[in-house]
Amino acid sequence: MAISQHTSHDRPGATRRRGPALENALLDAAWEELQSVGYAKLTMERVADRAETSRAVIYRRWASRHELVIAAIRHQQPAGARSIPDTGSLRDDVLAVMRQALRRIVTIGPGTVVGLLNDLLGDDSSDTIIDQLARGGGEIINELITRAAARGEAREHVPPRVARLPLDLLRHELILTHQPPSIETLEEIVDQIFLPLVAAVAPQ
Amino acid sequence: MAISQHTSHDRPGATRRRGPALENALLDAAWEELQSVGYAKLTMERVADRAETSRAVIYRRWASRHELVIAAIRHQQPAGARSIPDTGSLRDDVLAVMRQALRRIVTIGPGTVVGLLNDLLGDDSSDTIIDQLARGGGEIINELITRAAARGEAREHVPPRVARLPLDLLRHELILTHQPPSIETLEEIVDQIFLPLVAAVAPQ
DNA sequence: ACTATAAGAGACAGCGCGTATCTAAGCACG
DNA sequence: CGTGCTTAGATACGCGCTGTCTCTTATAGT
Repeated sequence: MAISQHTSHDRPGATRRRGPALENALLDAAWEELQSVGYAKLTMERVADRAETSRAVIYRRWASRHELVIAAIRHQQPAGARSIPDTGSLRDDVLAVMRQALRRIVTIGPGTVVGLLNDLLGDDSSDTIIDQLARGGGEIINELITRAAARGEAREHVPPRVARLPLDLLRHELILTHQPPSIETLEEIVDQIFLPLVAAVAPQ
Repeated sequence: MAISQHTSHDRPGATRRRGPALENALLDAAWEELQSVGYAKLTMERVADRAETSRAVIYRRWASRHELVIAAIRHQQPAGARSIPDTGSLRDDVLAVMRQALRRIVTIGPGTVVGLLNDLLGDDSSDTIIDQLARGGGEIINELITRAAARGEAREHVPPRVARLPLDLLRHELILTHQPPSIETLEEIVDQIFLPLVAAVAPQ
């Protein structure tokens, strides 16, 4: 009498999804899991359930948890859209970049970022997203500095380590607290640390 | 005919260890596991095997993996011995503190430090060791700065964020690379970033 | 309409956790 | 010296998660 084999996952008026449609559903489900329970507690099972399918379907596409998660992040936040601010003031430019990075991290979720960094830097492959989260943005700051230098607002030559400083410190704050730093913290970093280091040397 | 129940763990001339002796053996075993496979791959099973006992014995003493690991670290590196260097030069003092912190981290193992930070900052309790690894040392740097200020080598008032900078950056380097930074890196941090920020202001 | 593809259910083995139960060894105390 | 309390050590259990595999059957392409 052949009772239908699939019961639990049956969506009400279910037609079976395929290809891109299914893939999107999975990536969305993964993203929602990230938002609701975070990277550490995200499991394939939960993602599959949320997408109303089964784990096998996920494994056909991504080999592991972090690959899925990275794909989900990429899916939700397409790569581009890295605007370089130009306010005419180095301080405001740098703050804008930091706020942008911060916003990005907050939407992904600090715990997720830290978890991914911890998982991926540990053993294996370098991934674009990880590189971006871990090191990205230095070039943008460099661009801001050269423009500021042209205005006489900053020194000509700034060591790369100094250029990386704002985002490095932002990241450090984030990793240690698992909380997004406040705007005031960003301003402290810029005013107490970054600007003094790149300021044009006063004529002695 | 009652064959002896315990076989696999039987050490050759085995008397059964108890209390402190057993505890030490467990902590040593945990420490050795940390050294050989690292925090991420350390399991209770492996530790128990290495100590030639069973997991139950571990759980009677520590509730979880990270408690065991923290106890093992504490056991291997007793708390004290935080010497404050005094070389007469702020640069050398700060470098000495950084080298000391670095050495500590290297013996524990960068991966272990990062893993613990990730596990513990995630959810719950603050632990002394974690606090030390995560934030410790700021006061020492402050002490160095006041002495340097007395020599006219540094400004009087340095924001806490600046004082924290050397160890924050050391930590950041470590977390992102899972490798101990080179001495050159430490020097860059001090020469390009820290010293310029605390240097006595040139008379304008 | 036929066929290749892949969705979805589910079972499986593996590993690690944390708990519980049992036997017997070592200690302390009489 | 014997007795009894504590606890080491073996082992089994249930749980949750991973990643693989099998089998049926819906769907898309021709």
